[in-house]
Amino acid sequence: MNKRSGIESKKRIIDAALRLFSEYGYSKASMRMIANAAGISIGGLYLHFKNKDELYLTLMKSKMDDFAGRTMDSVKDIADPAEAINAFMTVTLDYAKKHKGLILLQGRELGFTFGLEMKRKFFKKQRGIIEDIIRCGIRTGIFRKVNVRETAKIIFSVIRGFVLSIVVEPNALFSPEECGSLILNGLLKRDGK
Amino acid sequence: MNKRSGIESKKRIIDAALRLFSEYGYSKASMRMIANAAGISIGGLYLHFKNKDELYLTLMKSKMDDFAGRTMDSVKDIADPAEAINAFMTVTLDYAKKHKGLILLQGRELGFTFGLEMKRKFFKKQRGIIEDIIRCGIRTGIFRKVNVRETAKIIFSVIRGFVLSIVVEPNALFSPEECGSLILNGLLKRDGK
Amino acid sequence: MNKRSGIESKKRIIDAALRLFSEYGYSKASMRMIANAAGISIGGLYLHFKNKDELYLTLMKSKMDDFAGRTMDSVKDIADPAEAINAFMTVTLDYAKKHKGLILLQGRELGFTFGLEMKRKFFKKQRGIIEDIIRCGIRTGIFRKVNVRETAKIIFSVIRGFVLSIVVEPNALFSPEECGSLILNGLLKRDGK
Amino acid sequence: MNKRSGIESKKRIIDAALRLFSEYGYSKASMRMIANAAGISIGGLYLHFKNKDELYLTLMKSKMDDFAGRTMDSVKDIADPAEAINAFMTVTLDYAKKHKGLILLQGRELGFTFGLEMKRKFFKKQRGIIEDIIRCGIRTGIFRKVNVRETAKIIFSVIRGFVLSIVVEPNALFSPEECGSLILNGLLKRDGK
DNA sequence: TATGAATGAGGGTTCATTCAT
DNA sequence: CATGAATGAACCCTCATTCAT
Repeated sequence: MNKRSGIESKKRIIDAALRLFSEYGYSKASMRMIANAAGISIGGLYLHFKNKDELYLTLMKSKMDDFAGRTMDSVKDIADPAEAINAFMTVTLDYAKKHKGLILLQGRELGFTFGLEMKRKFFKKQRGIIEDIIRCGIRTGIFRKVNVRETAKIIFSVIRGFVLSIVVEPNALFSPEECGSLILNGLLKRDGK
Repeated sequence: MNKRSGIESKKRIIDAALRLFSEYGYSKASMRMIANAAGISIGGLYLHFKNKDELYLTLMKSKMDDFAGRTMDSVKDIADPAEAINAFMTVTLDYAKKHKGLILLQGRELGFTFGLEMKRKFFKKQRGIIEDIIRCGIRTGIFRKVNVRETAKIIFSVIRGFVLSIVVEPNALFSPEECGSLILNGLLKRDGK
Repeated sequence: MNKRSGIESKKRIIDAALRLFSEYGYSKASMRMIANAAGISIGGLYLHFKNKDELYLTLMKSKMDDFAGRTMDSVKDIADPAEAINAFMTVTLDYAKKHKGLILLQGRELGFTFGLEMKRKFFKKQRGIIEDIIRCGIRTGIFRKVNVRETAKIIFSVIRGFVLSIVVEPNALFSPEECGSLILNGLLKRDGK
Repeated sequence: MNKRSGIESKKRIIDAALRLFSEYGYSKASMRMIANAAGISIGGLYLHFKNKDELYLTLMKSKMDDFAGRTMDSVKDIADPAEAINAFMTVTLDYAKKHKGLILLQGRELGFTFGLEMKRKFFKKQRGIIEDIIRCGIRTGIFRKVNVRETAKIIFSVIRGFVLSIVVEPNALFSPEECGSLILNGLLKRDGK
């Protein structure tokens, strides 16, 4: 087999693994099931990934890289910071909806020590994007003079909650717009509003 | 053995199970490990719980009941809705911090079909508390005239994100007060502020 | 409790054990099941029988003694040896039909080494009854001059086959009379018949 | 491993299983014991048989097919029906003697519901062979005009008794010839004999 | 005498991983 | 590169038996 098909094999395995991991959980999705779903032999699995952990890690890394790329792209050309925040939220939530399995898996294996560092780096990077937007918003006088780091954490956490809600309570969801509006306007009544 | 020690045994098992489930996940925490941690024999475990599923379910139910009671208590005597929202958040986050294991476990087994209904009921109930507070806030003219159900979902989701952040990124946390303030005031700059 | 109820307990246990052993087999009928069926505690079981083997042995012994007594009674007053053979067969088959469970159990645990001697003694004794009848038949000129021991073995074996058929193929049974007739008359055609 | 050794493995397992099942009974012969006796790993057992039941069933089926073939072969070329009956008995008893384990096992698991149908079919088929012989005997005027079905059942049952005797009381056996003679001639004295 | 909670060895079965082909 | 039979540790759970009450 040539290199092309090797890469395709790997992709097929990753797709199958994501599907099965998120449906059954890491432990209950067996290497045999993954191999079958990927249309490859068990031995073949081990030619591409040295063990189950590594398969999981590679899978997470590849999906997180893909996701990070999309969010980055989505905000880089937007000048208005309020709009940028909204765009970040929208792309994140859309991705979460389209890839519930990934979110589920990510939640399911929270306790994993072996992918922890990678995940934290990812979160930090995403939060960094939000920080940049907020800083810009404050500089241009559109946002209140809040603590940038703290506020970014909060917004990221809000998004995290939304994403989690997508897989936990898909029947009790709310509109991202309304969410963004709450974040931007707050709950308290203002004069003349 | 008398009844007292029987109940104590059960409690010890639940504590051990919570600890191990949340550290290793449902699958990787074996009944043997739990038995050892609880200072009981394997057979003894099965005197109290007919199988692993039931142990998990009982554990979740008991902790969720306990938690629901506390949040309920914390808000029932507070008249000011803004204060009540803050109280709800504070007690939730405090509980989450003190019982990270429970949160972790709850996240880890997202994909579980058994126990799902129980969890959804719990979420609904908690969200109901927030709805009541918002309704009160609108009635008394303190909150803007928002959609109650939607807003409750959003706030609950914000809290969910916060709670999740506690176990995912304990080093990147923010203050509940600042979070509450953002929810109440929003991010946008207002006249005279 | 007085002695009377002690004996009744023991009887209840034996009945329950026979029922469960023959339904599920020795291994799959647990001491707990037997205790429950007998309306006694597990500990109580061990007051009457020092372990599972002994319960089985006592059970078999008591049933075999009962059975041996009945066959003995049934033939002792019959003068005609052909009739006596028939009576022996009839009482044996009736007992087998009424106590299929016992037969089943007896068959199921063929391989037991621990009750073997008892069972062999029982078989020998029953065969002895048949031998006596045959000897009488030859002496009185009613039977052909066959080898007594051999013929008794054969007849006993024929009965054994019939008894086994009762539990193995209850739907493919035949009449004891026809069986007796074959034994007495043979299959080959004779002159003038 | 090549296909050859795969089949050999399976055969070794079946032999070991037969040996252990008949010595200890289905329940007490553990998969571990069978694996050891077959010189294979526990996991290996499950490559050939998906569970213990299936191992038992396959074992019974294969042995019964083998046995049925032999009896069929033994009678098909014998013209004289009396001789054919004797041949059927002889081959059956020889097989039983050589494969006591199989008979023992077959007896031991009488109560099994799984496999019951298979066994009944086997018995029916064997009985059918005897029926054919009797019919032939009557047609050619060698046998008395007996009820074919009934008589076949009886003869089969006689053989069943003999076979059982082989494993229950190997020390109290009788000659098949004498048994056949009894069946053919009967016990009662006739004129001029 | 009677109870039943407690024990722990052992049951059937699964599965990540290896390696001869 | 690819296969899949083979391994054996570890899984969940059962059960005969004991013993403090």
